[in-house]
Amino acid sequence: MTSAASSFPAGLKVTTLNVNGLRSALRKGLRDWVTRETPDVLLLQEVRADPMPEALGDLGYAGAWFPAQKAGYSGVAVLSRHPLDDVLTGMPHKEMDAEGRVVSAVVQGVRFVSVYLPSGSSGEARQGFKDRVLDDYHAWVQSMLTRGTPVVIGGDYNIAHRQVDLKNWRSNQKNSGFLPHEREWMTAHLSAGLVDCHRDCLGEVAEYTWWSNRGNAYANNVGWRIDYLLSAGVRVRGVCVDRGARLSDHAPLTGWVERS
Amino acid sequence: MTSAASSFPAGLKVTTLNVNGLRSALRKGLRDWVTRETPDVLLLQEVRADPMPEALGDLGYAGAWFPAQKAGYSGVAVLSRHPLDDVLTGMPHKEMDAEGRVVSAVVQGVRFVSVYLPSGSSGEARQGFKDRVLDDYHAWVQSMLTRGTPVVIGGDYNIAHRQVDLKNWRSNQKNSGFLPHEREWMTAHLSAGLVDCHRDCLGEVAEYTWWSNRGNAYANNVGWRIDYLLSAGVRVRGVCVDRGARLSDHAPLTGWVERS
DNA sequence: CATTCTAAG
DNA sequence: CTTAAAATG
Repeated sequence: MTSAASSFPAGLKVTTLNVNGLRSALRKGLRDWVTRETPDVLLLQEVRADPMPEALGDLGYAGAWFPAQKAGYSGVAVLSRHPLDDVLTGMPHKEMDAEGRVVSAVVQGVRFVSVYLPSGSSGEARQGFKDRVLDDYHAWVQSMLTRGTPVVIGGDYNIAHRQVDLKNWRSNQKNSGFLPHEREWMTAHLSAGLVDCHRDCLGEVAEYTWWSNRGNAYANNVGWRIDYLLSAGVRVRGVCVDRGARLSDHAPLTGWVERS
Repeated sequence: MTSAASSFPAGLKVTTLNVNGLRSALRKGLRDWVTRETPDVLLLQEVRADPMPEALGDLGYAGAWFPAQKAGYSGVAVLSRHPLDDVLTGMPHKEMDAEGRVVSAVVQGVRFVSVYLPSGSSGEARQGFKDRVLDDYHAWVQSMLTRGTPVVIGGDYNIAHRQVDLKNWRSNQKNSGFLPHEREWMTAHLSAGLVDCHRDCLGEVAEYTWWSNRGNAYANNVGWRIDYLLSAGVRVRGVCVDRGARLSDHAPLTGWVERS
């Protein structure tokens, strides 16, 4: 008896990962990881390189790449082992798109979005940019959801939603990434009809997706859950954070998208 | 029978080395090399760091450092296991000194000069600067020689003097570092009373002190002799190029300064 | 603290 | 090709 289309884990395996430099992640073993895990769809953020179709091309991945205008900065991609349709580069939004922060494509009837929301940690100007972007991004996602195509968003939101989502919530209440208005925005964002798949699968567990490079954050598991798989119109099951991968300062976040 | 003060190799052991970043050379084993070779005087070029008295301080070296104004660029030093007197930072010459290219000090009655003459290989502007500097530097050395103190100059001149001093002299006749007027300048420079100690000791041998990082220059020994020990008023013997050291793209050049 | 880019060689 | 710094996270 083979596993039926409706039974877990059948469906599309999707991974989101902030690579913090695709070349760096390749040096650290991304190809081996992909060979072993073989996600159907790979949503990458902080590619920090021009399109590199050769990076995983021989492993069967084609992709939609959206680099920033500025070399070596930001950049996102959707890679897939199945055909990509209806590629959308950008939101569109002038500033977001200059920084290569959103790209999406339809794979087997599901729109996969790779998004890298700005960090506000380098100062007031970037926090202001982040805040402005959040509203426009939310509106754009909302409008996308009204179209009826199932959506899976994978990306680095640079926001931890709840206290359980970062080790030191108390001392970070005034730091970018856990500001009250950012957390409220996240709540509102999900209210538009998006499921936080990690929370949905695992509940209120202290599991992180990013650890600072400074100090011994990783060793001490002083992390933040700022990377998300979000879904609308389709269920994502078996969500799992590969904490041991060490392909960048973020962990890959994987789930199985139920075939519709 | 012990070796008398007048017999080789008695005297001060001096090494000149373009470190191409002192921190880099330390990573590549400079401390071990110095511990093994224990030169009395160490003339460094392209230090590319602010003074680092701690680098070799515990091995007994005190130093005179002359960094460039621009961080991470150029910079020279005279380090010594014996007391340094009469330290001279700069030539003086406004542009040369802004780039930290000459420093000297007297050790046991001999003035040791560490010099890093400009490279002209990055373009017309820098070749022009190099050409202007050569004349002023030569005049400065000449005036120093008239004072009577024995002088040993160690440094990267960025000039190969004769055909034997680089692997591909024919194809480099129009390249900076082997231009006819640079070679003529070198001849005139030596005519002021300086001995090219390597030539003096070893004759017309094809031995190089620098290999480009590009291609397989080192493996194929496609090199240039552009680092010199020059002496006036004192004999330097036992000159030797440590081709195997691999502390930078230059080899250390060592000799013994006869005690006067 | 780690990445990529730049300037310089 | 390599270094160090700068910008960015």
